[in-house]
Amino acid sequence: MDEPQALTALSALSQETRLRIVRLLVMAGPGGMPAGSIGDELGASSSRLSFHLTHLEHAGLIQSRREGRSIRYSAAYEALSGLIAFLMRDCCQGRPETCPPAALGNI
Amino acid sequence: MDEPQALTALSALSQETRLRIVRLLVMAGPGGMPAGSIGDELGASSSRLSFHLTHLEHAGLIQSRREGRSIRYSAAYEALSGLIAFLMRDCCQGRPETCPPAALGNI
DNA sequence: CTTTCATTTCAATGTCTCTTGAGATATTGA
DNA sequence: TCAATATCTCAAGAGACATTGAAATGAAAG
Repeated sequence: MDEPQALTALSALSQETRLRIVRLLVMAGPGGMPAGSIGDELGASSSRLSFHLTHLEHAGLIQSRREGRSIRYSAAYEALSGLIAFLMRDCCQGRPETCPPAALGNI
Repeated sequence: MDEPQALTALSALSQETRLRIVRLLVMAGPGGMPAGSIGDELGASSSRLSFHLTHLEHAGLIQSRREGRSIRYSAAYEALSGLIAFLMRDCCQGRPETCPPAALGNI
């Protein structure tokens, strides 16, 4: 993950509906959920939901596959962990003894 | 960290200058950096830098303390790890056997 | 106390983003 | 094929955000 990718991912996540979609899919696990179920859960109109799902997929945070009539979306776990790694990269210039996040141990 | 806090933090991070500031401070370690040095490093004007530093501080991602003539900023590591924990909370409904991020092990 | 340095405030401008509603597209089953 | 279901596309309007440059504030040093 490089800076432009991280910015795209963070922009995508910094919106209420999209953050809820991603968290829903993270909780759902690798199997994901059909678009319709996501919309029901979030109370979003079909066009609004489609707009945000497309946005998230372009950002690489989710992926989709057609399944019969509906389309099933799932979290892109590697992109999420890549984003997290990017945020903490080179933390404290590699000196773990003065590195608070390592000491906190709750990442 | 709750959803409104996470949204505030993600919005703050989803901007090039602010993401660079945070990464610079994460790399700098707990000691942080004076505002002027951050501006020099990023090539940002004083008003632009001040705008983004204020934004980040309001979002809880950085903190400041006066030091002589200048103001020293440092990363709020707890807020960052809290944000990361929020993103991955309840991952895969707590079933680690089907949990890709746990398997990837690179968070 | 005055000068100097560091940072902040302010208003104006241009740009980007979200939502809405109507219509289009694709897939399945009768 | 026809109808039903599920999702996507599009354009327009309202709102939010980043940048700029000039001026103002605040703290510290001489």
